[in-house]
Amino acid sequence: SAALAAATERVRAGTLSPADARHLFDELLQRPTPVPGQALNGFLAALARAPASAACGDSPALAVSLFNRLCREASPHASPLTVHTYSILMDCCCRARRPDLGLAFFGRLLRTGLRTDGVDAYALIKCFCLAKRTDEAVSVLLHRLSELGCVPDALSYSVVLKVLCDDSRSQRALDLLRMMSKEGGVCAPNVVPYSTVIHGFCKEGKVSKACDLFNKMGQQGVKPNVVTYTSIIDALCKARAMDKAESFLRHMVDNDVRPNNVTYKCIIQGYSSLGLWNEAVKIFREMTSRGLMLDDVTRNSFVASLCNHGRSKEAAEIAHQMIESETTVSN
DNA sequence: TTAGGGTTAG
Repeated sequence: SAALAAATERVRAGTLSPADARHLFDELLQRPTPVPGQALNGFLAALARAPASAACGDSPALAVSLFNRLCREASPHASPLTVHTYSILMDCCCRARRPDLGLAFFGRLLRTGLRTDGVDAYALIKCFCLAKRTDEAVSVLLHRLSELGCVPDALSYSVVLKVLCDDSRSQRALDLLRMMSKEGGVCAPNVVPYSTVIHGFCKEGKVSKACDLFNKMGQQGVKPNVVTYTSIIDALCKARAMDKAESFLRHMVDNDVRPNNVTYKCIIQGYSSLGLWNEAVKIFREMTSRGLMLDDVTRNSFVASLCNHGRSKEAAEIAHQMIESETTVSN
């Protein structure tokens, strides 16, 4: 257990190589005592989310191979593998972009006869979603989970909503969102699932549906955040409805949701694409007055557009502020 | 009740 804890620390520090890990397992599996399950799970969980490092380029894959070795070599009477271990492994497979392997692990879990009521609904559903098996993900969420004795949580819904929206099936996502919030729904949606579906409608060009849902969430007492507002504002800008976009901007400020550089960027680009340079510059000034900056690429193209349309004075102003802010940063 | 996992702009 001490050895596993030390190895877990090294995983977090990015200094544990695959060879080190294999040596560790050589030792653990030769000992007469069972591998301590909790420390093992902690170690695998650390590997599952370790970024690539010089010592180990693909930690999730390493976790999968170590797990396979445990299945082969660990004494069945002292098996440290629990439903929790399988959850970590399925998560690993998702991170390694091998959802097919994750589903195979789930199949193995079912065959072991371990209790399934602790199955990690989120990891399982994410495997189906990443494998592009969207309809099965929906079916697991709505039917299969209860057969396994588990309850879907808000995150499980969230990942399914996202994949439906990615598939341009936002209306179906809205149906699921309604199921979450209806009486007896297992988990009331917060701002994230609402924002996901709102963004889905926006991407499909159904801005009025997005606005309807925006109003609905307010009625349900869920407060939109900067992400929610920015999605709608961007969609309105792309639909050339700049007056409505600005009214959402005022609405958010009035409700103490601070617009960020993404919000302003959408509006500036909206006005720019319509050739409304005065309005674009006005929004830019509002943005800088709040201490916000455009990213380099957007700012450079904004300056260039202004120059190309005979607005060199405004272009100079923006370039000047850019130099000033760089001076401030370096001081 | 062993860990940590969902949303926006480009």
